[in-house]
Amino acid sequence: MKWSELSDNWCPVARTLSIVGDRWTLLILRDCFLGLSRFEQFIESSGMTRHILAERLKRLVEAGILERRKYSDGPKRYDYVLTEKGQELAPALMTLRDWGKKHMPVRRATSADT
Amino acid sequence: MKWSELSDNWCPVARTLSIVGDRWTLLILRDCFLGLSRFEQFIESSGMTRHILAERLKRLVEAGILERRKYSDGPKRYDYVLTEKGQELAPALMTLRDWGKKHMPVRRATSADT
DNA sequence: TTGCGATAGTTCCAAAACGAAACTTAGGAG
DNA sequence: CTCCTAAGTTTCGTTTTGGAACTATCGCAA
Repeated sequence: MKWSELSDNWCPVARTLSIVGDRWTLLILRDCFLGLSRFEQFIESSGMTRHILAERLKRLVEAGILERRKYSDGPKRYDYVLTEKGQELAPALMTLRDWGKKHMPVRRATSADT
Repeated sequence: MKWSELSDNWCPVARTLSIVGDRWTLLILRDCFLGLSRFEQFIESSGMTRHILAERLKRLVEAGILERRKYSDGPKRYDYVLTEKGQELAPALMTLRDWGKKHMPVRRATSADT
């Protein structure tokens, strides 16, 4: 079965994951909750490639989780903000954060992390 | 940046996602919470390929989230059960489920869902 | 004692997704 | 003009995924 076919699954967990259950999307949303909204900010913060970021942002906007907003009229520039639907993912991010804090300690960074 | 480099990220959300943030892993865990434990059960329930399932189970065991348990001595058979660490992911699954229930309605269930 | 079914994988290959880096588009500043 | 910023897009080689067949092991029945 393909991942994309999951959006009609009987299980609400599966349906949720069909949007946010890939390798970067939740990290973008984390950044949104941290107050970031611009393309270059997401790139810098998450370390993902522009390629993938652009694709994920498109999907999140289509899904109604982010809104693409013009923030400059001179050189037309756009950024991304959470919709209400998107904001309601906050509890999910928080539970993942709490679990990580408790169960995924940072492994000592290779000695030379000055 | 490669996904695998995320396990040492400063952000606990990112560290969590380095284990459960791919396409299928949380679905396996959902099944565990539903009481499933065997390879063939996961296959049938989630629709993922044996290939991927085997790989994900291995990672979950390494991460201490599932335990591989022998349940038959005749033909040696193994199944997978949540560790304490794994059980503590329950809140995360529940928040994802709740969000899905509210925001991801089933798009018309193929007419013949008797 | 050979063949069959159940269960947990492994292997193979083509297709899709990803990662890195260069390129594009458009206005502003010097 | 030419460079700079910012949001993408394109290209191309590598990795991951999906699908399907194959393997291994034991229990059971003929």
